[in-house]
Amino acid sequence: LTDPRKDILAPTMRKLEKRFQFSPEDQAAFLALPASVKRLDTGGYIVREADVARNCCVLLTGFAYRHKIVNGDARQIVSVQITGDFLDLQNSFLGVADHSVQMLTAGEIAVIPVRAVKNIAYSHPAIARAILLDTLIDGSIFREWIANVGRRGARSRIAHLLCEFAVRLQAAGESEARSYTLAMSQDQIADATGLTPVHVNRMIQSLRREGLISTDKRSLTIKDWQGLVTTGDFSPSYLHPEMFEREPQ
Amino acid sequence: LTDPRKDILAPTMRKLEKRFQFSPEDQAAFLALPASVKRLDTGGYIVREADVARNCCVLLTGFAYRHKIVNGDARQIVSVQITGDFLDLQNSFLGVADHSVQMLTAGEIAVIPVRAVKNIAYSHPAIARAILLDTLIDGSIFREWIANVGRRGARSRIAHLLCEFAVRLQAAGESEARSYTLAMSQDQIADATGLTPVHVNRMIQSLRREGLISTDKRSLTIKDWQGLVTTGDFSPSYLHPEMFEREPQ
DNA sequence: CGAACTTTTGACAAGCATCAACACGTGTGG
DNA sequence: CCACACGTGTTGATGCTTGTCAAAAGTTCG
Repeated sequence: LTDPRKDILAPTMRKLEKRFQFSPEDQAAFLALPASVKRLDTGGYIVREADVARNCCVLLTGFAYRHKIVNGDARQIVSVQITGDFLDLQNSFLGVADHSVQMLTAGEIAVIPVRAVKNIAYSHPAIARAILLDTLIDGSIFREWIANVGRRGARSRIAHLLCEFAVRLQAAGESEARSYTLAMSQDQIADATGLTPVHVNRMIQSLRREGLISTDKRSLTIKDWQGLVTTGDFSPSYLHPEMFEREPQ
Repeated sequence: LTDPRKDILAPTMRKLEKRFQFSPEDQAAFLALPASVKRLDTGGYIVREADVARNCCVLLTGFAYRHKIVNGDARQIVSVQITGDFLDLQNSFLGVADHSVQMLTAGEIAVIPVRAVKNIAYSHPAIARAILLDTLIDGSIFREWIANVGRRGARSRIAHLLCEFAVRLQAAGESEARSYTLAMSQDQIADATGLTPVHVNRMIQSLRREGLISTDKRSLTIKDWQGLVTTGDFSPSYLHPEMFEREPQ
């Protein structure tokens, strides 16, 4: 399953470069990280809660999600990762995983030994800073999710989630403006929003009935962006889109 | 209100040293950061959402909380900070604040220009790594809060919050084992747990009735730790207590 | 073409919100 | 020193939002 290739990390480098200018030396060091590619099926585990971290993974293709088990039976999805995202920086640096990471779709990941990531961060300040920024934006999204689950009604929560995906996928160049393939089942949307699958189903029907979205199998089309933004109380600033423009220094 | 002093940051340095060994040079650079002390009353703002960051603040005494406004009227508290915590690393590095930071009690903060923090992180890898670790632990707590608000019932949410405070305050040496001063009003607990104040009141009464806790004004005593842990489904691993022991490298 | 998953439907129950009022303590100004 | 306002905690009655349980219909894939 493990297949070492060349320039595996080139797409990730390009993504980081949207935020930062790297010196040729930084770039070379990053691309020289010892990475191997691993292909995973839907539902494949990348990290299990309580694992001791040996590797640090980057998502190359497909989608993944991070989740925690609550009370032994309930599940809470705490984030969804898209192509190019780091999957487990926290686990790598903190040593022991406080949550699981699992594939939402089939896809490929790059696997890098933790030690190599720590070393490059220690010796290349620009890369350390890129990692920090990535982690901070992650944190910003977490905060918005706390607010989403804590203070919005069911319809609004779902609308918010759909808006977030639309913006993130488009920023990553993974989708058209108002239409994308929703990789999640209603069950998974329920676990991301803190609702039950039955209620999610009813709320999605209601969003459809009011002409905000339409669905066809797993593809979702936003028919009334402004309406969805309003019902979802969505404002993209927490995604820090300004960070996708390169900053001097 | 602004009063420059010497060795303002010494307590913060000591806190960071619990996680890391710093070289004398790192320590000197950190302590030499240009910081001034500012005293704030209860409710005083440290950062307002959408502010452009000029300073980076560390909490020296007292408690603070971070929150977002949802839908124009509701408020969601996304974290509570205790003595020694960085208050707005995210704002400093991301440039524009995605949430507000406000004092829970009266207290003092150290104010450091953003540029100085960025510079020291860039030139001192050990400090950059300490900042990254702090940010990652923050993120871990956010994830647990998403799970708390998303998948636990009202009693359980509140019990979980009370357990978290107990552990964090004790780790910071701010409280006795099973008793501490709860700086939050029931209104604020409601905003942290995504409930209404009325319901929080009833649930706290129920925790008291079952002999799990007792309260006297703002002081809280945990009378049955194991019971509170069980109803709160609490497990401290997400606080990464292992990080409070110094790690080599 | 059947097994396993996902979406949908309905009836019903429960948890939490809402509204409104009252009690209590603390600080402030007359 | 009392009167009063203000923040906080408490109580009760009522109803909406969301959960629960159970089953059917549609979809995907070997």
